[in-house]
This record gives sequence, structure tokens and C-alpha cells, in this order.
Amino acid sequence: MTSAKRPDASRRNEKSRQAILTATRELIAETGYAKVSIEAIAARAGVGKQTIYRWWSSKGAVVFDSILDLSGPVDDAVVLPDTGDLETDLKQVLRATVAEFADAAFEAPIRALTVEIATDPELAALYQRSMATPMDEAKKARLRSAQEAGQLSPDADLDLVLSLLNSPVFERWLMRGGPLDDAFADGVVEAVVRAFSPGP
Amino acid sequence: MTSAKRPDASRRNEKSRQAILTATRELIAETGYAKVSIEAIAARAGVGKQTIYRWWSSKGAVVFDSILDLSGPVDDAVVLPDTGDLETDLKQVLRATVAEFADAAFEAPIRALTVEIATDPELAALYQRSMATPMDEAKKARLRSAQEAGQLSPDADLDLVLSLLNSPVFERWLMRGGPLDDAFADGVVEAVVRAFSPGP
Amino acid sequence: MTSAKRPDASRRNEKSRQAILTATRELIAETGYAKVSIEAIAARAGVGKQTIYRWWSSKGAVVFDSILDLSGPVDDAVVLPDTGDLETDLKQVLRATVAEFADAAFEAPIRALTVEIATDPELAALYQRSMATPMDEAKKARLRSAQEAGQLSPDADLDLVLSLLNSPVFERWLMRGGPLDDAFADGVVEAVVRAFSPGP
Amino acid sequence: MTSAKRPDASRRNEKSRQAILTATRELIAETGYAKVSIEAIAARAGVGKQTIYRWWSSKGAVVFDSILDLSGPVDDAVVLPDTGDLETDLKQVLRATVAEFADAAFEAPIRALTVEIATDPELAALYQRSMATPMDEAKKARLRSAQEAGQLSPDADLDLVLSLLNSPVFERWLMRGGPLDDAFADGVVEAVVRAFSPGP
DNA sequence: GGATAAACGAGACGGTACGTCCTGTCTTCGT
DNA sequence: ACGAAGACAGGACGTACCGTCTCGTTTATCC
Repeated sequence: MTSAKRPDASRRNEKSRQAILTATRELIAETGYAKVSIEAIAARAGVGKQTIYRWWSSKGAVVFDSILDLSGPVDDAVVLPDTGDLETDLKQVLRATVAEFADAAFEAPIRALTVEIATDPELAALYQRSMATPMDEAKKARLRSAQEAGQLSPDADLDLVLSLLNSPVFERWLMRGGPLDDAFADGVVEAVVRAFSPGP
Repeated sequence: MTSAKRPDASRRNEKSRQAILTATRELIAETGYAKVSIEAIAARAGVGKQTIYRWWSSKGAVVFDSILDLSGPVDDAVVLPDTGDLETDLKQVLRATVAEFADAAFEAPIRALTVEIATDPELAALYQRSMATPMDEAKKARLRSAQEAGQLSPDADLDLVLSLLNSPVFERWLMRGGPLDDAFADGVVEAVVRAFSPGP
Repeated sequence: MTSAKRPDASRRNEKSRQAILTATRELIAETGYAKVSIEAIAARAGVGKQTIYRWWSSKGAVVFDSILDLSGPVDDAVVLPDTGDLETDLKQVLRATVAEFADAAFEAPIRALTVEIATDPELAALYQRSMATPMDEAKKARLRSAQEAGQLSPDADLDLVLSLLNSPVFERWLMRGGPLDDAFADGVVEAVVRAFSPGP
Repeated sequence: MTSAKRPDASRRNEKSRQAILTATRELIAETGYAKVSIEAIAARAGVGKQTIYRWWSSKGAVVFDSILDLSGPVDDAVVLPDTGDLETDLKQVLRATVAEFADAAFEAPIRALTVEIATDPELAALYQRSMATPMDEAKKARLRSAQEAGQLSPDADLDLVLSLLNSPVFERWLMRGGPLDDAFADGVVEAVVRAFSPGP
């Protein structure tokens, strides 16, 4: 006996759902995250506020979904490049991340999302489950392939490797802690590859 | 022609300033950052709202100062341990950071501050200038000492080294991306030391 | 060409109708008139909102019917006492009215109804037709009997007499304009009887 | 020690007060009472909603004040005509009341006020105190003068007389219970004068 | 030491947004 | 096929804060 007065998802109006997510994205891009209000989203989407409150528990949840929705069904394979050379491939991936952060259109919503995640543990769990983990798994696959190819120590802790790869770029971006360019990305990759190169 | 109606700092009431900063810290600790309002701070501090608006430009700025004020005058020497063994010393530093993040009393205000910095570029600059850089300089001093001792490659980019050391712990904490314990701290330090060990 | 989508009264579910009227009365009694909503009535009656909107045009109409329904089929003879002495009989009638108004259980719905009538001319007309007029006719019958008995001037305007009898009690009750007791009722009756006593 | 957080009346902005009362009157006249909302009043008056809630406890209270304010300082002498002939004077007064009720511009706000009073006992008390009683006192003065002139029984209960005079017109108007014209007014006056004429 | 000007506490103000409740309409689903 | 259930767009509710703006009331120089 789970229910009580949880709304009946089967009756949900898909058109309204899409309008809300789209409006949310537009508003974040146009006016910046801080000024986005439920009221504004509802007005822009041509939707009653209740329809938002019925399906989402907080502004953060709407923002989250609006970005999740944007990136489409993430579930299926995110495949990373595999040229055979780990360093090259990782540099390409990190440079791509750097480029994404440099793109103002991407930057605003992702920053909004990040702040929301940092604030709300529940959202953080959802993020880890539905966005971070799939992405990380794709990267681990590439790392394992590198281990097999003898380009990476076979007993490297892949979670640690990923942390060392991702977080420096993330932190510089979020905290504006210094120049965020290809050179920095390359430096990170080179250091990590050096740290986990297979023993002699 | 500088002035116009910029308040006269010499007339500032120090008692009010302290009351505001203290009240801010208390409120963050008690009710969580999201629920802290200028109005609540003023009420708790027994201060008129205008007194806050007169001296700070935003809620973020008050939060920032309240935490800066807590850690006391940072400017003077933050000196890191130097046992002679770089790896040991870095592990000690990173483990201390991990411990700080685990302490709920520290966690809430720091998270509040971080969110504020991530949101407001101006605050980010202030943070870099008055908190991050001094801290980083202290760490760089230790790293240079290690270079001289032949424990670290003499041409290692120290900013990059710091990034690789700090950011993994920071990101895991902020995004709740996995267990944040001494083992993780040690793993990061070992990898970084390996990556930047002096060539043979 | 009458219909279009006017509901087919023959198909009406009597059980729902009764449930709605009962729920309405209960809610007025329990929570006071102001807090009664169509939604609450529907929920309490275990009925869809549409079923209410299908058969009544406004909240006022439901309230009206719920009270009309309570007093049962009014249409048939409301007969007033006739002891032969007009003054005695009128005092009894007015004292009964006073008692009704004093009864909290009766007071709330009647007040609700009165407000609704005062607000909505359509409802006022309905009220006059289906409630006031039958009641007044019964009273006029008693007055005519008094005229024949020589206790009331034969050319008294009976509508005027009724107005003078009813409205003082009604107004005191509605506007809480003073004590509403048997003494007041008696005073009204005595004055009216005096005013319209047959000439010498 | 009465206070707690009751607003400080001395700081009250008179301009806002007037704007609110005027806007309220305008809205009642234009759109009818039912459609008047606090939100609409605030918008029309160019005032924050809080400013209304700060000084009035309900919509009814605003409506009440807006009408009280209209009729100006009631306190000072409401003096009724005194030609020496009671019947003539009373007819003039009642005919004036009838005319007022017939004037659509007066009708709407007064009906609104009446409904509000009928609904809210607190408002009813305020009404009795600040509007009804002063008016009644003026009328009683005229009645007493008539008693001295030998046109009214010296032991007539003046409250009863007033009730019988006022309420028939009031009720007919409120409940739309029949034609409300000078003839009716005259009939009421004649009956009342007859009922309370001095004994032989 | 008395004038004067600023910062101060208090809090009213015009506003925006909140999250809830209800309206009246429209849709879905089970009986 | 009806009717309960309830989602929907919309609008008002009453509350919380925003940042600005007076108010009087301390301070705290400067004459």
C-alpha cells in the first residue's frame, strides 16, 4: 500500500511536461538561474503552477529534469573514442569538457544544476545515479581497454583515476580558480597517465 | 571625486558588525543555508536591516565575511608541516581536509560559502584573492621545499600539482560522489607524488 | 430546439443528489459557510465535481437546494395556529421564529442562505417564489381569518402587515442589532395589532 | 502591556490608506463586490498586499472602512428634519432611504457591506457601534421631540419604534421581497404612527 | 561642552515569489 | 455509458523577504 495522494502518472499531460522543461531551459539561458522562479516557468510554459508542484518537489528538481531531458536518453551507450592511444583519447575528452564549460549557452544551466546538486542531497543522489555513473562507466570501459593494451597499470583504482581526471577541470570551472584551457587539460591527462603507467 | 554617500567606515559600529557575522553563522548552522535571510540575520543580531545593506552588497557577501571572520586573520603565515617526507606531509594535510568536511558544524557554512562563490563571480574573485591564494601559497612553499629536497620534479607545474591534490577531495565532498575517507586522501597523494616524482 | 447538452434529468442519480445536499448541510454546520467549497462538497459526498456542476449553476444554488430539501416539501399547507385570538397566535409564531434563530444548528445554514440570496438576484427570485410566498400565504390566510373575526381592520394591506411583523425580527437577527427575545417579538406583535385594529 | 507586534499606527502612510479605500470603492462599483480581491485592490491602489494585511484583518474590514470613509466623519450631528409634524418628517426620512437603495451607485457598496456584516460578527459589532447607533440616536431625538409634542405615546419603546420603521424597508431591499417605493415607505410610517399614537 | 552629522534600531513601504486552495473544464478509466 | 476520480489552466489567497525609505535615538567627532 504505497499510495495516498500521489498523482496518477498515467494521466500526465506530456505536452505540459515538455512545455515546462523547455521553458525552464529557456529561462535559465536568458535571465540566469537566480532569477528563475516557478511562477515564471509556469507563465512561460502556459501552465498552472499546480501542474509543476504536482510533478516536481522543488525548483531544483525541475531544473535537473530540464537538463536531463535535454541530453536525451542518456542510458544507452556513451562511447568514448578509442584510437589505441590512451593519452590522446583522454586529452580529447577533457578538451571537449573544457570547451563545453567555455560555451556560455551550456555553462549557465550546468552551473545552475551543479549548485542545486550541491545544495540538495536528494538531488545529488539522483545525479550520481542517472548522470554521473553512466558517464563514469563509459570512461572506465576506455580505461580497462587501456589496461588490456598495457597502457595503464592493471591494478590502478579506476575510481581514483577518474577523480583525478575529472575534478581538476570541474573545480577550476566552478570556483573560477584559474585559466581553464586545453593546456590545463593536457597537463592533467599527462600527470594522470604518468601516475598510473604500468610498472616497468 | 570618489565619495557621494559611501558610508564612513570610521564610524562603523564594531559591536553590530560582530553581532551580524555571529548571527549569520548561527543561522546557517541551525536552519541550513537556504533558509537564511537578511531579515532573519537582522532580527537575530538585533540590528536594523539597513545596517546590513549599508556594509554588505549581498547575502553572499555577509556569508563570506562571516566565515572569513570565523577563521580569523588568515593573512599571516599558514604554515604546513614539513617532516622532510613530502608524501607523509601531504597525506596529513589532505586527511585534515577530509576530517573538516566530515564535521557537520564546519560543513554547513563551507557549503553555503561554496555555493555562493559558484554563483557570484565577484565573490569568486574575492575568495580566490583572500582565501584560496594564501592557502595555496603555503602549500606551494612546501612543494618547493620538496623540489629542493629532490622529492618532486624540479619542473613540475605547482599550480597543476595543487589542482590534482585539492580538487578530488573537494569534488567528492561537494557532489557527494563517493566515499570520502583517509584511504581516498592517501590514494590521491600517492598518485600525485608518483606523477611528479623527479625523473631518474 | 431546447436541448444541446443540457443533462437529461431522468437519468439523474438520486443517491448522488442526496449525498451532495447532505454533505453541503453538514459542511455549513461544521466549518461555517465561508469555508464551504464545491471541492469539499464533492469530496465529502464521494462524488465527482462534474456531477455538481452538471446539476447546479453555482455554490449558492446548491446551498439553497440543500436547505430547501431539508425543510421537506414545503408546497403543501403550512398552517398557522388559529386559537381565535390573533395577538396570541402571532406571538406564538414570532416567538417560534426567534427560537429558530437562537438555535445554532439552524442559524448557520439560514444565514448562509440569506447571504446567498442577498447576493444573487436570481436566487432571490427563486427564494421568493418557492419559500417566502408559500409561507406568506399561510400567514395571510390567518390574517384574513382575523379580519372576518373583526380583530383586524378589513382594509389593512396584508403585505404591509406581514412586512411589519417579519422584518424587525429578521433584521435584528441578521445584523445583530440588539437583543432578540420573546419580549421583542411580543412588542412587535402588539404594535402591529394596534396599528391595524379595526376602527371604532 | 497591550502590544506585541501590532503595527505602529503613527508611522502609517495616509496616502496609501486613502488609495486603498478609494480603490476598494471603485472596484465594488465597477465589477461588483464578489469579484473584488485583495490582490485587485492592491494593484489598483499601487500598494503592496502586505500594506493591506498590515492594517485590516479581512476583506470585509477594508470594504467597511472604505464606506465609512466615504460618508465622512459620521460622529458629528446627524440631524433629522423637524417640521413639527412627525408623520411628515418620518415619511421624508424613509422616502430618502428608499431613494438611496434605488440608486445603483449606492446600492452595490451598501449591499457588499451588509453581506460582510451579516457574515462577520466582529464587523457587525463595529457597524452597530460606529454607524447604526449614531444614526439611531439622531432618529430617537426626533421621536423624543414628538413625544414632548404629544404626537407619540410617552411610554413608547423607541428602539421598537425604530425597528418597525427601518427594518421593513431594509428587508424588502435586501431580499428583493417586493416593490420598494414611496407608497411602501408611507404605509410603514402611517402604521407605526398609528401604533404608537398617544392614548386618548 | 554643545552642535551637528553620521550610523543606528526599528519597521512601513511597493514589490515579487512562494506554496496552497479552489474554480470550472476536460479527460481517463472502471463498473 | 455513466460517473468517480482527478489533471489541467488559471487566479487569489495570506506569508516571507526583498531592497528602499523614513523615523526618532544614540554616538562621536569637530568647533
